[in-house]
Amino acid sequence: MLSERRLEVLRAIVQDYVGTEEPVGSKALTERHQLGVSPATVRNDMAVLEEEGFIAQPHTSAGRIPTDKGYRLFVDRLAGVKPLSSPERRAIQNFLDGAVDLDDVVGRTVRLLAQLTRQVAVVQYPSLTRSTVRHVELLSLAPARLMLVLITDTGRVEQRMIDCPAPFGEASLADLRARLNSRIVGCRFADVPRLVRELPESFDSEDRGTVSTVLSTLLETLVEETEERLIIGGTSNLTRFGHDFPVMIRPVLEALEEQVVLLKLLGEATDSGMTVRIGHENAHEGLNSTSVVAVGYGSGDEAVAKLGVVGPTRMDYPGTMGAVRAVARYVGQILAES
Amino acid sequence: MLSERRLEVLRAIVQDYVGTEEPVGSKALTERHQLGVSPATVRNDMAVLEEEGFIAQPHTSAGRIPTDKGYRLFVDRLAGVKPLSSPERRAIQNFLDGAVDLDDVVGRTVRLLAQLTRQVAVVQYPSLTRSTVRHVELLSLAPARLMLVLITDTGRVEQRMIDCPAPFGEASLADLRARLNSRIVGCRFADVPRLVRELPESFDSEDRGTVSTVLSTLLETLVEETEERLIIGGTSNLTRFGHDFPVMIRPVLEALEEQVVLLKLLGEATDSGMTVRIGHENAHEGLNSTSVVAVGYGSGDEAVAKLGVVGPTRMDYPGTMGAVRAVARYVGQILAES
DNA sequence: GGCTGGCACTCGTACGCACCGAGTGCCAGA
DNA sequence: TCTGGCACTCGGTGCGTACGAGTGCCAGCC
Repeated sequence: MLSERRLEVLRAIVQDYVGTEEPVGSKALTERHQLGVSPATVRNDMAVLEEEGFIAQPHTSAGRIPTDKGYRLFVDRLAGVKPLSSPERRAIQNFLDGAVDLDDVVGRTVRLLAQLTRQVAVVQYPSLTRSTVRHVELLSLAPARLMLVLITDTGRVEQRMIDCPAPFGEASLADLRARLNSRIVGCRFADVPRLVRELPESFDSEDRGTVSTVLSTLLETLVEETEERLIIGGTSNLTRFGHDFPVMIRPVLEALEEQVVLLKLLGEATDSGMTVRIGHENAHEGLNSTSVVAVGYGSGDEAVAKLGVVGPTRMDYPGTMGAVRAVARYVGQILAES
Repeated sequence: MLSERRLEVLRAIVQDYVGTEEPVGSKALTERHQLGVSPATVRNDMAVLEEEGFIAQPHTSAGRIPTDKGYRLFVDRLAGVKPLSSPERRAIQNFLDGAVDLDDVVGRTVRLLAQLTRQVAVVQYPSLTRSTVRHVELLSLAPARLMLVLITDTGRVEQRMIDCPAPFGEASLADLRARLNSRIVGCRFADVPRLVRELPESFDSEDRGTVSTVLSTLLETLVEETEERLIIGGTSNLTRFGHDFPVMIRPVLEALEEQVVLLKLLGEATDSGMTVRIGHENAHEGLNSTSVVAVGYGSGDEAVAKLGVVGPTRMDYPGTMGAVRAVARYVGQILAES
């Protein structure tokens, strides 16, 4: 087990390295932190920390930099979550309060998060799986062409065109619409398939085909839209990556363009509480030199989606975690109000 | 006026520079192109071209590189638009044909364009101003809460919540819905305000307030949504910028994040035909070292939106223009079909 | 008059080399 | 267990030199 002082040394190394981007040596450490011991002692501690794999030297006769494992220990045991200052809190609230609809909320959130953390922000749209149905509408656009509109409690709207196998009368349409709504409004998406299963049987045989088509489109929409959309922002912050940024930035930009990758990334985050993935802990190779801080947010107590930031492993973890958590909370509040 | 041969020299310089990213000297030029004259002659021509401002030397005793003015001349007089190969055409068609809805079309288009040109692609969503109304729907979500859904001929769907000043009966709702649709379906958005102006007067006084509210929301939607959305892709291609890319990339990423800037950029493109803006011809400072190739696309003969790419001034103009034009055409076809 | 070969000149880049200094590991002593 | 001292390592920097691509200019040729 590492002694208290050695942990303190590790904390100091992480803090200095994050601040300066330069390998940090024993002398500089004792000067900038009140460790109460001499550089030589620190050197011994460093040797131990290096042996344990928490820090490394880029080359002999250079200072040490934290490894992924070092950051992990720092995050888990040495660093808290830094709360935001109250001006920051007020700024967040003001900025988010101006949003007019869901798109706007998500758009503002991603900009806000990028600005606060000065890193790349990723925000997932509220998921349909845990949402409930607020309304279903069926419109007749042409004799054999319908439009299905689905409205969720998070304010999201999905629409689909449906080509019917046979013309569908206004009366049948109104009937189907009414029955659909009475059955599934207020229900969770996950429960919908069960609730509508026997609906076609209560219609005339000539309409049954159309009703089935409508229902399967509805179910498809639910499934398809479970594949989440997300938006990213603040990519220009990638230029802050550091001196070796030209080689790092390419794979990161590529990874960010693959929505699938990002969704998986966010998906891996635990549902409640904040998840921090550091360097090689990220499955995707392009993100091996980045850390991802993600957290769920939602209108109630349950998370309906996730948001987070992607930045260099050398990031200010307490500050970033504080900003991510605060933004998630406020977004949750906004969603609950609307 | 520049002689034929001098133009030929300029063309050769542009082509070589685009290929190698290195300043090109007189000897290399004569070796790689059949100019039929000696390096010394080429040097004289180069001196003239430099005096006229078409090329420049990064420093004495280095080769020449084209200036913005040089590229301009190249694009205007020396280069055609390179048609795509037929495998490429087929690939485009196959890729776009798989799209299921408007979002998908736009998403595929931006990916396709980024891949073909290996540059940053920008695609604007079809504009509402020139679209026509396919259907308007009004749903009653609660006694005094309506939802307005607007469907355009380009497949775009907009929805808005409306809080009514007074409860609105089902009958009135159906009446309003029917009248609205009979008046404006098939009309251009620009004509809608005129067509609905006197609608409230034909309703009972108790409903008149709600009808007015609905109409003003409708008109607002038309105006608001004229502010266009767009999506970008292929940002990782920015890493292809060249050796000085770390300094260039930052302002470009920032400019790309400002949708306003991009929209203005596309807006400046002429409505028909392709627009090429080279280097400092771009008003936005961050894009002074980039060129923008943009073109309108649409379902009919008229452009409903624009698309294009952003890349280094040192780009393959004929190839890029060819790809942009081809993609715009195919997207137009897809939109016309749906 | 325009093109060409020759020639001196420029200047950025690569290379070798010495020096500096931050940082280390180790050890003897408190 | 901590500390001060000491020799050592090695990357970064600055300087001088050599190299070579590329130029501009000029005299001569077609």
